[in-house]
Amino acid sequence: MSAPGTDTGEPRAMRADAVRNRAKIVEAARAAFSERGLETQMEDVAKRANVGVGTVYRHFPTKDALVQALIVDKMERVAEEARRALEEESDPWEAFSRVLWLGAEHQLRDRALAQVVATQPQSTWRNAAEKETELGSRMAELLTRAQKAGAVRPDVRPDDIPMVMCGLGAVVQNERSWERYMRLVLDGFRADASEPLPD
Amino acid sequence: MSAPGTDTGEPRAMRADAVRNRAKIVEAARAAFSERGLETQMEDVAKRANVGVGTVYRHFPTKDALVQALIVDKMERVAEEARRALEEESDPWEAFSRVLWLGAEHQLRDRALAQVVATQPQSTWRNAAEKETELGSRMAELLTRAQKAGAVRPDVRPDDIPMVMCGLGAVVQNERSWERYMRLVLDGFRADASEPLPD
DNA sequence: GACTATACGGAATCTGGATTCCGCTTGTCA
DNA sequence: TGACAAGCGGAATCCAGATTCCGTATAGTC
Repeated sequence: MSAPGTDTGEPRAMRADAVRNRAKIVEAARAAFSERGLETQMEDVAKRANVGVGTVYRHFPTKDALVQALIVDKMERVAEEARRALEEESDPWEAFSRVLWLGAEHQLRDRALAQVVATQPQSTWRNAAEKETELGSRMAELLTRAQKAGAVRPDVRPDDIPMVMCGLGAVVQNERSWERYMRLVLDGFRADASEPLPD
Repeated sequence: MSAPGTDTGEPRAMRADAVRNRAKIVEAARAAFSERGLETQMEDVAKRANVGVGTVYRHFPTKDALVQALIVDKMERVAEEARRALEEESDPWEAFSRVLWLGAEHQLRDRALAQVVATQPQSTWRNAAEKETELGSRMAELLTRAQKAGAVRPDVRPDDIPMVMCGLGAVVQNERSWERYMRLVLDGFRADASEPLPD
């Protein structure tokens, strides 16, 4: 969540109070959007941060930009978890499924994240999969390993991951038993299916 | 989709033109909401129906009421399909999964339906499950039969159905490969799981 | 301590829709 | 066919929020 001036970039460094405020805003936004989701209003964020709306807007040009920043940040954390699983874990299935469970928990704790993932999984995933964050390829690797180990059916594709997470986004927001959803899907990944998946 | 006056109810029958207009509105709304989803504007509906906005509002007090009416109508059709499957089909698994596939297709063809199911599965399902429409109990019966036949794992519960349909609602709107989602989930239903589902 | 570029606060403004209102039409019924 | 209630059209109104603006405050600099 670096900001112009926070780091040692070229643009003249931000004023100390601006840096402080930006941090307060980000933190307030994180809390507000996690709890209330996208319906959170810019004024809510401002109030939580003890700042005027104008200040929020100086740091983030639009509500969407603010949300995007929060999402990117979250996805980076997930990517980090994926990286860790990739090196630490021994059992391929454990590693693969653990990251998915972690992702689910992120959605559970962050209403806005769930809404965005359920609504625009494509862009969310791409952003996280392409840039520095290698989420896409890491998950693909975890999947491949699990498949090679025979833990996941061979016709599952990397694309299926954002797909089930998208469904989860909707489930998490409405159903008490999102864990059953996860279990069901993960079991679907393992099932020695009667027929291979379509497409 | 009966309306006061359309049937032989007590309230003084609607004027002929009103009946005609209501039909045009419902049809226009069905088309518009199916295509564009909830973002459809009341004016859009009015235009499609060759009617003024005011007329739309005389028939449906709010946008939400209009949407609700369309959804209820859809759910009744699904309930009807469930009823048919319940009596016609021989193979329990076929019957059960067929209705789910049909439900998926409804969501695929009706953007608003998918949005509502993904967003408020509880109320949508309840409405359809309680009232005249016995969707809930019919699906439960189809599920039970499939379980007795050994086609579906015993720890799947009736509640899991709206849950996966909720996830599907999100998937259908964003992912090209919703069929893979369905396959995966249905396979999850059949899987002889390593562990029983939580809860 | 004075000066100025940055930041700040938050009232005022703008917008996209939903919903309302009311003068004008048109069925319906005697 | 005339009276009038039921309906109609669509401009005007409302509203919730996002976004802008500008007078004021303050960190950074000499």
